Amino acid sequence: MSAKERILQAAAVLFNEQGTGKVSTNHIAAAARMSPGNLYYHYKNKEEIIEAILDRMHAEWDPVWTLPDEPVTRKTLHDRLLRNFEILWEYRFFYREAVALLLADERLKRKHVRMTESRMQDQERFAHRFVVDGVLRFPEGSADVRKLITACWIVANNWLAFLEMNGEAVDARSFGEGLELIWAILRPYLTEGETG
Amino acid sequence: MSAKERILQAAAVLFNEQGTGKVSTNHIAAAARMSPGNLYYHYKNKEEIIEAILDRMHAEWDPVWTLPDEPVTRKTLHDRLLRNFEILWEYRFFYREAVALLLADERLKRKHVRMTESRMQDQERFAHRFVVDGVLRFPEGSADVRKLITACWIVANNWLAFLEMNGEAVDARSFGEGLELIWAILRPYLTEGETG
DNA sequence: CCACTTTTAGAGTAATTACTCTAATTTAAT
DNA sequence: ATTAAATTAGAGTAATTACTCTAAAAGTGG
Repeated sequence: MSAKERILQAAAVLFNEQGTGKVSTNHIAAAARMSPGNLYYHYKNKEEIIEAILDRMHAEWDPVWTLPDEPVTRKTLHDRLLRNFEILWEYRFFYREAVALLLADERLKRKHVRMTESRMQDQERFAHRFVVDGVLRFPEGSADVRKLITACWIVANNWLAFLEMNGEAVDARSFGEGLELIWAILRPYLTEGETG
Repeated sequence: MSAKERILQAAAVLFNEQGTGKVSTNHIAAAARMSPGNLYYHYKNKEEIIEAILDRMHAEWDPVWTLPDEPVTRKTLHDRLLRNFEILWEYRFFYREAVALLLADERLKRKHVRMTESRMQDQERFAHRFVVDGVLRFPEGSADVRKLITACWIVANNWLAFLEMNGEAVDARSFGEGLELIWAILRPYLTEGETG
């Protein structure tokens, strides 16, 4: 594994465990088994490390919200949401402290805003596809679709933090429970043809 | 205003503006126009200051989720949720970084878990009351009520952070928009008698 | 006015932090 | 093998941090 790689890996693990505030570049260097000098040779500061980690997170996200060729089903949504939770867990430090991190780094903030916008668009396309393929049905001209998507987005992004905050252990089962929250929101709009 | 008071006030403002990580006790003392020594005379460390601020937040919350004597209506829920958003905004630094803060302070975490539990119970009583008073109707034996409440809780607690993260200005109108997200989730369960 | 307690200022400190610098070592190319 | 470039170690630093200490000032009760 390359040095750059080791840095990102070590940093992500430490950030997830302790939060970005408690983890110094010296800690990261130690965990990646290299000197601070070397760490700074590869990344010019802590912000740059965080940005690089965020880039990876978004790279992992890309395939999650691209539309498949074949028709979508409930299972499609289920699988994508599950994968979504896995990624959120892998990089959980980020959404835990997102506002503070973005507040401290204007450049990161602009990047994140761009990424979120395009991801919301993907999701709207996704939702539309579910209507076309007969999985979801919304009342005529309902202005709520966007709101429902936003609500689902917020729930999905903060479910794991919610568990952590309330001292609950997080494991594979937790992802399923998060999914059920999304289903609970969408239940009234599911067509009756299929099951769970 | 007492010294203790000034400290909490100044700290909350700075925390909201810059995040807890960027704000040192020396900054807080300066903002409260006193010496660091004096600050430490009143609070033995930074954690204690955060805890004291959190105590206030929860004190402000108490009346929001107590049941009124008269029958509840949609307006009741509307008003309570609005007040809820006001409080969340006043202490927005906390939910922004909650997981990290609670990770770093076990004592604070236990306190927060207790507070959340009792608040969730309040809200379930609230929901039940809305059914009794004919504002909401859930399908027979639906296991989803708890999930819907959890979803609403997560949306309510993270809506303002969502706005901040995405670079949107936050003002009185934002609270209304957050409310609409909650309504969008609950819409299918609203009885048809009343409007708005 | 006096004794006492509470509150305050402000200088000081040990630890930590992000980051720099220099020099050594490894790698790659010819 | 020689050279140049990329990578690394590790000592060092200036700034900041949370927090302590001492002593002065400001109440307070009798």
